[in-house]
Amino acid sequence: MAGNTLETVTDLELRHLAAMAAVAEEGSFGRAAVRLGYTQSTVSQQIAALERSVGGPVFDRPGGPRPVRITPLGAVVLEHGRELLAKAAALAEAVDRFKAGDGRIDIGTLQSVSTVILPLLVRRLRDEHPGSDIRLSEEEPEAPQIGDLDLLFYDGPLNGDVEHVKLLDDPYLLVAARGTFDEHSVPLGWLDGAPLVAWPSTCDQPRMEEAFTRAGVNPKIVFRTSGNETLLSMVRAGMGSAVLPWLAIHAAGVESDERLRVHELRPAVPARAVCLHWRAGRTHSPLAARAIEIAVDVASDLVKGRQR
Amino acid sequence: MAGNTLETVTDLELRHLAAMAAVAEEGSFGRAAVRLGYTQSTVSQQIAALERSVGGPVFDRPGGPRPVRITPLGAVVLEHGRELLAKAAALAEAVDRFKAGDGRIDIGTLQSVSTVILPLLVRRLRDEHPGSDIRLSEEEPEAPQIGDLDLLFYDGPLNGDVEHVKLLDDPYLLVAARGTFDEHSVPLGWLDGAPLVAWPSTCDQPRMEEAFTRAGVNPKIVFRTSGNETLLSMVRAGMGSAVLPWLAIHAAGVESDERLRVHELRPAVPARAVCLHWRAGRTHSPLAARAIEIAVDVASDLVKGRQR
DNA sequence: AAGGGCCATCGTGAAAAGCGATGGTTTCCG
DNA sequence: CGGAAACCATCGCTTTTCACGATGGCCCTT
Repeated sequence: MAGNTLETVTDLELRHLAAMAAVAEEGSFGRAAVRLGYTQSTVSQQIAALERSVGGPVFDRPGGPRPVRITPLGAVVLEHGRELLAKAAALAEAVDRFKAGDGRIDIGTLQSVSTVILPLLVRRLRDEHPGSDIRLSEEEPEAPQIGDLDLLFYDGPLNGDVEHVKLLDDPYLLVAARGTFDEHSVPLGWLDGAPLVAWPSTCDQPRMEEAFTRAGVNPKIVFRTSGNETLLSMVRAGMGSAVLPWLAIHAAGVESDERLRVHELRPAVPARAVCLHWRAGRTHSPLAARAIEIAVDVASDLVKGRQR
Repeated sequence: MAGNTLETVTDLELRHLAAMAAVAEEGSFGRAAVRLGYTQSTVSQQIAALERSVGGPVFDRPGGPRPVRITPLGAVVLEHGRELLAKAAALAEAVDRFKAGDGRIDIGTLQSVSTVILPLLVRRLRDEHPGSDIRLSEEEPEAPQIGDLDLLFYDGPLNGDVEHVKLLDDPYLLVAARGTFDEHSVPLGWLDGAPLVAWPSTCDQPRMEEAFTRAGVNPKIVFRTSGNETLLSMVRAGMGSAVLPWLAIHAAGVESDERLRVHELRPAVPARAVCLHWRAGRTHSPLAARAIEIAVDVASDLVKGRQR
């Protein structure tokens, strides 16, 4: 048997295999060349190169107008070559699908951070990319990690190499049982020593409470829970008031609750910043990039709705 | 998303995918280069070319000593790329196995042509290449066709584009019931009008009988069958003699049969030529090439054994 | 603030791809 | 039995690509 054996896998060229497949199907170098957009001599050289790679002829050339015939070696090469080309086509298609925006995205969130934005985001993302695989995971509030998440909703600073975009400033408002305060705007000092129900000390909560302390106002936290409904039930029951971000209040429909009333605080407690984080330097998938755009858009709409 | 999309499957290069896999595993362009036997700058350009092909970055380069990380697009490409490389490796292995001699071979024969050579050939071929797929098929005697056979045993000329090698001259001998003729050497003329049992008029049989006619000798064919055992039973039963090629006589063990005797004919009937045929211009698989060698060798041994 | 690890880029020489033209071979058809 | 036609191999030639070594910028560490 003439020729050297295949040394490395990478000596093969997909171009040559494609040429071979075309020749095998057309039965002629010339027609294969036309199909491939090459010259006959080019195809001839491509096959010659392939034969050099595999170390033997892959076609018998009978000469004259008779079609070329594949050799036994050629049959072996062609059989595998077709699979190879199919795999390559699959790769190309996967890349195209990816770039069209389909694919997988992992979004992390924390309870209480994005009960409003995230559903809206998911709704729009699913509408735009029905074939996509959108995965949500709830992080531990004590130690939120980017991990392998593409995106993470969080309202505070994160350690690690993280970049973020601020979606909105979410101002803290006072929720009290109707009748507790007459004025719409309540001086901060009135809460000194007042009973409050509150979220656990995670996320932005410590920072917010610290703002009270710095103002010399020390409410009495009589109950902590991360369950918003429970919290508001406590407020309704007169156990105390609650200082909550607008998003949470809005999501719970407090404005339309006859037994509750929303007050502004004077001066206002610095709003929490609801942000969307991702690992620094990470190239986003089109889906992730689009998700960020949508999130910003949704947040912007929410702010507008709040101001009305 | 930056960059054009993949235009053709063949724009991909296995070399680039291999480089990508190495980089992904090593976490560094430089170490991947060492592994692949390239320069760092070469790997850098290979990845750049790959990124041009797929239309976007496949690695994030954080800079400094931190390892490069694959992008979502890169993950898509790598996943398929590994499969592609595996297929390519499978192709290379298949080619190697082929060239080592394994593979498939289709051998055709006709009853009565190669009852001795073929079993010996198959035995030796199987011993040399246990992994091979040796297929035998019996052809119709009336119209033996090469078809897609790699090799065909036949003792006459074939129409079509066929090449062949002569394995041996198989001389015709007379088999008679012991006592029919006293001499070892029997004059041809004695068979004029004598009862003969014979093979059907296929393969070389017509040519052989024509030789009788040309010599002015016209035996009386009293029975025709292609079954050698039946034929010899008829001879033993005294129904007539038989003119058979040596190979058939030898295969049936006539020499050691007390009730039969083998005679030479004087002058000898021109021997039949047992040949091995294949489609003209066909490039043989290593297995087929070896099969031809073995067949020639086996035939040569048989001739030597016959002369002893 | 300096140093080291890491990748991108540039310029260069060698190799290869692709093209057009030419030549040899085989078959078909008067 | 020639001549035309179909077909593939080969030869220069140009353009592109490949791989290299050297250089420079970036980022982290010390």
